Amino acid sequence: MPAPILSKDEVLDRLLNAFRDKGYEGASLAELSAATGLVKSSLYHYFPGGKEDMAEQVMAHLDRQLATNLYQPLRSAQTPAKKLGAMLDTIDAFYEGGRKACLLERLCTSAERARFRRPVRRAFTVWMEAVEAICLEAGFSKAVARARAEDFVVRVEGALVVCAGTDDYGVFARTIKDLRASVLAPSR
Amino acid sequence: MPAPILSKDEVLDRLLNAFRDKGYEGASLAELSAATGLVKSSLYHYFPGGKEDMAEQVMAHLDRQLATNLYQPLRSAQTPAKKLGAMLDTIDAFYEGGRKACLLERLCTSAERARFRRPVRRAFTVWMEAVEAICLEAGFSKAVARARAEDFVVRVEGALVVCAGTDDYGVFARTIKDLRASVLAPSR
DNA sequence: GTCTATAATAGGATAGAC
DNA sequence: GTCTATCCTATTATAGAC
Repeated sequence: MPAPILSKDEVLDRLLNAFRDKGYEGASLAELSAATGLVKSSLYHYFPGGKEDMAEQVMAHLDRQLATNLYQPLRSAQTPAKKLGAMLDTIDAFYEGGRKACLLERLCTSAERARFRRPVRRAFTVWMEAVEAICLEAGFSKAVARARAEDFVVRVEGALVVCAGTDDYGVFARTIKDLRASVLAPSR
Repeated sequence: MPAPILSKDEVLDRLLNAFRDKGYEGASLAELSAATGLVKSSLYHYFPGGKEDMAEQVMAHLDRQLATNLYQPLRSAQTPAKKLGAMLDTIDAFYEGGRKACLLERLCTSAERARFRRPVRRAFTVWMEAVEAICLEAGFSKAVARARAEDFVVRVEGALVVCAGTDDYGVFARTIKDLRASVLAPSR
């Protein structure tokens, strides 16, 4: 019984990266194997349900990461503005300034999207609720907070698509910069 | 020599639809065959270069459609506000209120994105330039017009992703409604 | 827990009849 | 221009040794 080369979390990190780079259908088992350094049958040891199982577990892994790195810091006693700034910093780093894709987008735009509908919808909802909470804390009405949170996520996802489509990563930088200034700005 | 069942344009329309629904990798030749009613080898008559050829020709087909249905009307002597409204109407109809995906997004987020980089980038650029032109006509500076055009496309693409991820097509409706009101609104 | 080997299938593509 | 038939390879998945 050889000892594991990588921890399960490390394997999940690498799979997450591969799915973000290639997309769900685009990432073949051969590529997932190369990404992890494990041959196919070793992957089936961790993921008996095959590729679908991998994507589901990667999605759950991402949820845990976001809970720790993105959402947990928001429970602090910081000002809404600081929390928003921290979230945008984390997002900018996570997407590497628009160079890395979003797993949620990869899964919900795949031909197999039906299989991932629930976890993806839940992740989007949690994200929007976190932004909404910041807006509420800043004193906006429920309706305004909800609208700004939705627009926040829409713009981040859109910027990632337009970056990929134009090879202009300035789009992401400008979007993040604008969000930094506008999300908590007074209503007009 | 049997007569063609469908015109080339009809074939391209159906392939466009299939690629929008399934994505580039997700649309197998079997599905493209079913979508057009042509068996694989008949598709190869129209598209000797196979699936890649299909996507390229579909992209060119879309360019022509957009030139006629989206961009041509903007050359009229209408007010900027009317032109913007017309563009948003066309976009809302084309994406069916967020229910149908964007071919540009499908191609630029595919694992084969490198193959489609130029036409996709060009299509995004043309789109942004059209919005920019409306903003310039409305009296905004070059910098503001450029920024608003970029944000316009970012938000449309983002809304499509978030709709797909949340099954909430209200996201698209709200985004279009907000763009209708905000794109030509005075700077704050 | 990792590997080699192999099976089974689906995907993309081609040849040639009509 | 459309079809049937076929080919080749990649992809997913499994069996079983160590």
